[in-house]
Amino acid sequence: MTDAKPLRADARRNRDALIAKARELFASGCFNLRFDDFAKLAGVGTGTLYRHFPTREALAEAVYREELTAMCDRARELQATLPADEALESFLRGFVDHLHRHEGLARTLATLMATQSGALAEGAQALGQVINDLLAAAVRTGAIRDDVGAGAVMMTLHGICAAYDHPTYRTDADGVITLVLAGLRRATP
Amino acid sequence: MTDAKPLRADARRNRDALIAKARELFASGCFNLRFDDFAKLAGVGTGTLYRHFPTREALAEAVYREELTAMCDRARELQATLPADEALESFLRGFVDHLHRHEGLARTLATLMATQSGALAEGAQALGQVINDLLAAAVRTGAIRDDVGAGAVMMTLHGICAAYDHPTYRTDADGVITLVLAGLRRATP
DNA sequence: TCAAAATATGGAGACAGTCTCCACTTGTCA
DNA sequence: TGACAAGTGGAGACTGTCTCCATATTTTGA
Repeated sequence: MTDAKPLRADARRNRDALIAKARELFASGCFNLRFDDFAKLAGVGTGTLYRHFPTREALAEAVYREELTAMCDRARELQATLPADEALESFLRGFVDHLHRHEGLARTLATLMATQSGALAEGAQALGQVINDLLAAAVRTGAIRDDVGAGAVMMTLHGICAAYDHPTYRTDADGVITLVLAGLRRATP
Repeated sequence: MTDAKPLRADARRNRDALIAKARELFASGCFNLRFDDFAKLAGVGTGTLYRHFPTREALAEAVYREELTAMCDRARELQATLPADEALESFLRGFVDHLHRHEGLARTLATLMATQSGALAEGAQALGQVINDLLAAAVRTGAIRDDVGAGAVMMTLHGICAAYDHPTYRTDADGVITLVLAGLRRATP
């Protein structure tokens, strides 16, 4: 899982250049560039690009790895400082908010979640883990029901990510979170 | 929208052959066939295939058009015979059940919903319409909240469709529907 | 019934991306 | 500083998509 061999200096430089250029392009909404052209733009050869990132997804994951990590950290922080149900709500609302501002992240997450092929979905798994934890904590306090798993919540988030370019994105995404939260809330008997 | 010109006899024959073969392949889980090879399999030339179906999505939509129509009819039937909230629940549960048995449909719907480019998404729009109607009826009877639109529900369904090949698909999808229904239910004040 | 007009066919080949391969360059280590 | 390991880049093979048009089939209407 963790990088076994430290990269040679020049290799590291190239890798960083690739990620930097990709981040820049993603941020400007440019996602469908020819892979070979992208290599040229980043100032490296095609072979080098492919050696570092065998697929588009691998590149996207590298670009958003940090961002995703930050998101997971935030979840853990919320969990440590708020009551379980508030932490959950706060995280989900913040998630949508963040996605709304970062189309590239939404697009990437949609792809990563769809890719069930283990290795590449590492980032998505990390996200799944923190949601799992948030839910488990809220179940423990009795704030939410225990008969619906994190998988279901992830599925709704997948739907949210996949719709990143719909015109009514924000409203609908907020609606989904509202439904999920209200649906999770334990019905007072 | 509706077919303006009646196809010539041979053209109709070819079109039908293409749809029939595609349906057969989809049913056997074969989705990523080379488009040219597919033409050969159906016994027509590449040009003919492209004339009838300019894209994979166009073909997929044609294949599932009937199935989607049947689904919409079912919704209207439920709406005519059951109380609004039961109709909604019944439709959504049935939707997941159907998807679970027809991976091809799930895959197609996921694509169609993602494609926001008008024309191709016709099938998805029809689905959106019936859900809209089901929700509106339930809102009118006061059974469900009125501050979350059909777009949000569609988003969750998109998530369900997109995850058609996850190992825990069925459980999670059922969970999503549970959340959506419970979330929609008007909280008794 | 048949010729002309309209419509449709098919598959060769142009084209656009992807990805590999390996002779060469650069970095590291003793 | 030399030798070995690690990394590079880009030409070109490869794969799938899609167009084009000479040819074939169907329809029309006289």
